[in-house]
Formats: sequence, C-alpha cells, structure tokens
Amino acid sequence: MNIGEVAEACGLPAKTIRYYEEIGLVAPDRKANGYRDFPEAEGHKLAFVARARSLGFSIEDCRALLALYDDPHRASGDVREIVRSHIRGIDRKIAELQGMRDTLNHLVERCQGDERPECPILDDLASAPGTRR
Amino acid sequence: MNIGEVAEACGLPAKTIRYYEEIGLVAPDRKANGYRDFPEAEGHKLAFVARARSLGFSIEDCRALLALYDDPHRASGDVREIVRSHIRGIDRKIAELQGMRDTLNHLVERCQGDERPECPILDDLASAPGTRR
DNA sequence: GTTGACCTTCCAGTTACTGGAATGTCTTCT
DNA sequence: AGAAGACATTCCAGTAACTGGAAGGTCAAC
Repeated sequence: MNIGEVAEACGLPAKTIRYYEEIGLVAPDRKANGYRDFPEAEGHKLAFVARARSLGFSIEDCRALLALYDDPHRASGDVREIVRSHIRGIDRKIAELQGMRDTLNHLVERCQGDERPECPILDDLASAPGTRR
Repeated sequence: MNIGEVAEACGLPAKTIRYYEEIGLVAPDRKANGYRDFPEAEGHKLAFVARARSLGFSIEDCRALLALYDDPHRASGDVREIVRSHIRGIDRKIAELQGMRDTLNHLVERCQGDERPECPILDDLASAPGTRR
C-alpha cells in the first residue's frame, strides 16, 4: 500500500505518517522506486496509533501501547496502568480548565461589555492575588 | 528592580520574563551594568500577564489584553469579547476531554488488569471504528 | 581576594506535527 | 512520444511557550 492509500484508510495525513516513521513508530518497506510500501500490519499499527492519539495518549504512550500490542506475553495490567495514569492526567486537566472557566464566567458576568473603558475583568487581571472577589 | 526581585514578586521564573521581553510583552530599562531594570509599571504588566496565563489565555491574548489595559479609551466590550471567546475554547476542550475520559473509563472497566495478555483495551484500540461497543 | 549569588547572552531541546520548496515517478490523455 | 496531473520523495523551517544548560560578567560580603 502506498502512503496515500494507508493515509486514507487510517485517517491520518500522509505527512503525519512520514513523521511517525521518522520517530520509529512504524517501519514500512520500500518499493524499488523509493515509495513507502505499507504491509497490512503497519497499516494496523497506524490505525491503532490514530485511535490512541484521538483518546489523548501521547506519542510515547502510543509507543508503549504498541509494544504491548505487539507482545503476545504482555500483562493486561500493564496496559491498564498506562490507561489509568492517562485518565488521571485528563481528570487533572479537566479540573484545571473548569477552575479557569468558573473564574472567567464570574468575571464576564460583572463586565458591562460596552463602549466604556471601565472593566472589572482588567481590574481583576491587574489586581494583586488576595484582593480578588 | 532586578529581574530576580520582579520574578519573586510576580511569581514567574526569570527565564520566562526574559522570554517575555524577547517577544515584546514587556520592555524593561537597562542599568549601566547591563542588568535589566524593571520600573513599577513593567512589574505590573508581568503580574497581569502571569494572572492571564494562569487563566489559560495565550500569549497573543495577553498581548491584546495588555494593549487594552494600557489604553484609557478602550471599550470594555472588546475585553469581554476576548474573554468570551476564550471561555468557548475552554468549554470545547473540557467537552473533548470528558469524551476521552468517558471512553477510557469504559475501557478500563472491562479490562481485568492482571498477568494475562487478553486485554479489551488493546482490542478496542486495534478495532475498526464502528465495531466498538 | 575569593566565594557565592545574581546577572548576561546564546544555543538547543521540548511536543507533535504542518507547510512549503524542489524534485522524482506514475498514469493517462492526446 | 510528449505533456499534464496526481502522486511520491527529501529537506528545511515554523508553530507555542517556554526550559535547560553552558560560558561568562557583576556585585556584596567575609
């Protein structure tokens, strides 16, 4: 399979796939003309990575998951630990974003948002911590 | 004020403050010995940026907010629009992360997480879209 | 006068791509 | 046979927002 076909199949841009090869996530063969040739297994790996990336796993997570995927003697506990740790990271991020959003919503509510320069939002940003309502 | 003092005061690393000068967010004076010298106003700007960054604003947002902060003829509506748009972005991110987390939680629940290689998580990652439970 | 804290600049690395240039190959149409 | 157009290749540079480290200058105290 050419890179274009495999890109179509897994939903990743060809550029991204070349990048994944560069960093050693996949290792396609080469045809006589220099074109990459993706056997079925490499296509599956790419689809695997695409799915994992869409779930927020880092490239290094993907590398670890791929290694487990490739290893018939893996322990499913290892997989689960990676996933759990990732979930913890996501939860932290969600909490952080919610904190920001709550603060910002609060600020927006108090701002008239008109032609006048008076702005509680800027006042807050400029204020010292501890003096904020 | 030396960079160390102002760093202490606004809670940003000195490295970050140098970076902010490099990209034109702040413009400290220089002493005869080449050391940066931060007048009060520049210290305030740094505190302003630190606070805005902690609320998730991008550097370019910070630049725009600083410009409004500096402009006595600003319209508070301009500020509010920046903030509102930022909130929308945050909400999108939260929703995306929650989607990931829900999927991942679902997967983790179905995985034994023991010594055995059987792993519904890997099975899901390797499966074609549409075939997932 | 020397130690140690502080400051300077510059360069490189991080994450995960993405865009673009210059060039080569394949297929198809005339 | 030649030319167009769609594909492929490599390489370089840029993104966001820093962060780490090296090599060196300055300052205050002992």
